[in-house]
Amino acid sequence: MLRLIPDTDGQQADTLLEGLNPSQAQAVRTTDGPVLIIAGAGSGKTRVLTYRMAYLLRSGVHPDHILALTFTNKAAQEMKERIGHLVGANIARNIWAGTFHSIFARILRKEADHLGFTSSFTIYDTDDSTAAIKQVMGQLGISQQVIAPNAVRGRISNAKNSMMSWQEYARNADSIVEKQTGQIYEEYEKRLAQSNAMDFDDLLINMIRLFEHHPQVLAAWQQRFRYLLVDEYQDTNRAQYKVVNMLAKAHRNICVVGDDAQSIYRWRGADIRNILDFERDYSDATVVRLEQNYRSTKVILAAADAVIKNNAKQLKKSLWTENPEGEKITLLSCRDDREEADMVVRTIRSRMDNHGYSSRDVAILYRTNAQSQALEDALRRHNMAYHIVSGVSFYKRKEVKDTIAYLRLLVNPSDSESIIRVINEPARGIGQTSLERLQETAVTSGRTLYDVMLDVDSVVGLQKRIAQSVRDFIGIIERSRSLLETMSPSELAKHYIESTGLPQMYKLQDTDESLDRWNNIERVLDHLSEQEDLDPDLTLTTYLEQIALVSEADDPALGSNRIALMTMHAAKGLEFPLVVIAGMEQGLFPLAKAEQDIGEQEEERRLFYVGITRAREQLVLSYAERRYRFGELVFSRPSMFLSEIDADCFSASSRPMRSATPSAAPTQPLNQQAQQHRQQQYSSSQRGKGGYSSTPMSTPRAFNVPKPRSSNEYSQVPADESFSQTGEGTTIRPGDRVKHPMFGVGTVLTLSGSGQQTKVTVQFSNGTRKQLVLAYARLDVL
DNA sequence: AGAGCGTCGCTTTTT
DNA sequence: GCGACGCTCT
Repeated sequence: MLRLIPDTDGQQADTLLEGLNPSQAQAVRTTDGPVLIIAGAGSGKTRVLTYRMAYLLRSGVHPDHILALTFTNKAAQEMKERIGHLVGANIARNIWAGTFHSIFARILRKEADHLGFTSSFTIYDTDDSTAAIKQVMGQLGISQQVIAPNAVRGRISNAKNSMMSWQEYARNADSIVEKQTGQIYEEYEKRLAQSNAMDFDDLLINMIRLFEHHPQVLAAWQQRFRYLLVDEYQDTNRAQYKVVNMLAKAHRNICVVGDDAQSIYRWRGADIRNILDFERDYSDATVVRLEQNYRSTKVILAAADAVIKNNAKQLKKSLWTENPEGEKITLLSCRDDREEADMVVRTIRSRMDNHGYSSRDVAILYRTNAQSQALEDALRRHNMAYHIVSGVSFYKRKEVKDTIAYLRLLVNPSDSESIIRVINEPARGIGQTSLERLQETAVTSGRTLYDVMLDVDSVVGLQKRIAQSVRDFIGIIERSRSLLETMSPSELAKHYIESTGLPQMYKLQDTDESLDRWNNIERVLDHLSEQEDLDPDLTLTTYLEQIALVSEADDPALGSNRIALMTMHAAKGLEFPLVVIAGMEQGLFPLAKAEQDIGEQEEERRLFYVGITRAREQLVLSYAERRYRFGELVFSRPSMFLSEIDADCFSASSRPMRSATPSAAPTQPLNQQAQQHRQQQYSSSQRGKGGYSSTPMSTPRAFNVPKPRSSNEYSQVPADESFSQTGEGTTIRPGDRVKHPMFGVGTVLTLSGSGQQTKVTVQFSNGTRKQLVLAYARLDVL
């Protein structure tokens, strides 16, 4: 082992091994050379990773020499936090641990000049990329009707992920569409370069370019990162694989962790070969299998195992647990999506009441984001506190994007996409025609749009009045640019955004919607100063990078006591005592697209596996016989995945969901129905087909519901009566301190109305006073 | 240039 | 069922 500090604390490092099982200890202890850790769900992977890093540190490895790459910000954050607990926050802070994209962005900023970028290059998200592609298509005269810009973006992204340049792409193009895509790809690349911007894929590709063309740069980073750790290795794509292996080449201390059964990002270019072939890449690799599950009950594991074993391709491993048998799985059979949502919420409610779960112990998972709508409605109807883990929405709002575009221009005026976005927002009289004139001039003179605008007199055929508008617009940016060095980012941003007139525009419109938008702008600025308080070295560039690469950026909901709603993709790496998976239907989960394609189907199945294994104690599955999709009512059969789970895993209690059931099969006792239903499932799985041959409407509505005690909740008791409280059963009273996600902290002044209509008046500390409908306002009592 | 109306595509998942 | 976008009219 490479020791930088003469050791006296080797012993101290070994104390970390206490309390780990033998495989875990081996994974922690084997610090040198290549290591592959195959970590089953719930096998203590994060623990092993953090202990391993702590072990390295305690063995005298300098924090600077460790690099940990994760897939999500969430994972990186958790890792840092937990290392902090083990070795102290100020040591942990120095470790480079982050997502591929953020770590690479950081490196690329330092090395930008090698690639012809400046260190304040802009990072384009998918929307920005699409916008740029539209511009390019317009420029090339390719109709957006014929080729969808979004599809082009996807194709270009795929090409980049498999490291195919536009030259190669064009060379291999057969069809007209591919040839045109090749052209667009080329122009798009040029446009990005001229805009001093990189898209998500470029953050990976440019790392490869950098290392290939500048061996001395690679050598320096290899010297720096002597211990590499890669989480979720099964989800890496070819480009990520390449960078990691280039970095690892010098010291070969590379430790990758993954679980092929949880590979769910194939669609994004993840290449499962990366993990399957690790032993081929490093023939001297130590392979450690973590197979003991500490998270879930036996029932849940059995269900997960039964599901995943239908996949042909997987590494062998057998997960086991010493945990108790646990409660059986509940299946909720519902008429439609609205009823499903209602039943899901009622079931959660009763579990909370009977098992002492609080809101933070519960997660509702689904396949598509669109499903959250019905569930949210139901949660609101029942006055239960929830939060959606997805986050993107805030940063997708127009006013927020505009604000960010303005900020980007401050640090990177070459960013033409941002100029186009905000040049006429608020209206400055610079419309389509004038913009085109400016762009033409830029193209013909080979200058950036911004440079052309700085020298607006050189543009021919521009109205005088409009030229003046351009000068004014440029003036706003230039004035604030000159203050970049002297003011703090948050102060500068505040004045600058004010000077653009954007917030005033919304404030003057004075409608509910426009005030909302105004508020969102303030939120961005507040967030910036918050981040600045956390990190005094924060620059505008790093802030912008942060929000470009963070999906669920605003996470004040983290740690708050609320039911979590999210896609199964977003749930990876998390765990909850009670998990509900909604929408277990053919065509939705698995998606229709996957029904034909075995590869896709296996990926869906892995996703289901991920979903199931998020549950610690209780699992509830639900499906609806019909639901609204694309605004249309669609009928569907229960998911084939349901029939892959052993009948024994499901709850035998056979109480019907509602009194209406007998009409479905009036002559049969209910428990026989359940029996029959399960047999049907079983035999259908034998046949290897979807099963559920009965028409949707006559599917026996059986085996359900946890406790007999709660039965009347499912009969005809008016829905809302019993739950007319705020979430978690807390009651709000005047004088209470509360927190609102948008308006911040405040004090409750008055309460009026009752039930659903309860309104609260809150005096917020930012001076505003608001009347809010309790059921809708997401207030946390402090 | 901007408002108003109609069409279209969207819903798979994320950095 | 919604939002983004494009077309037309003013």
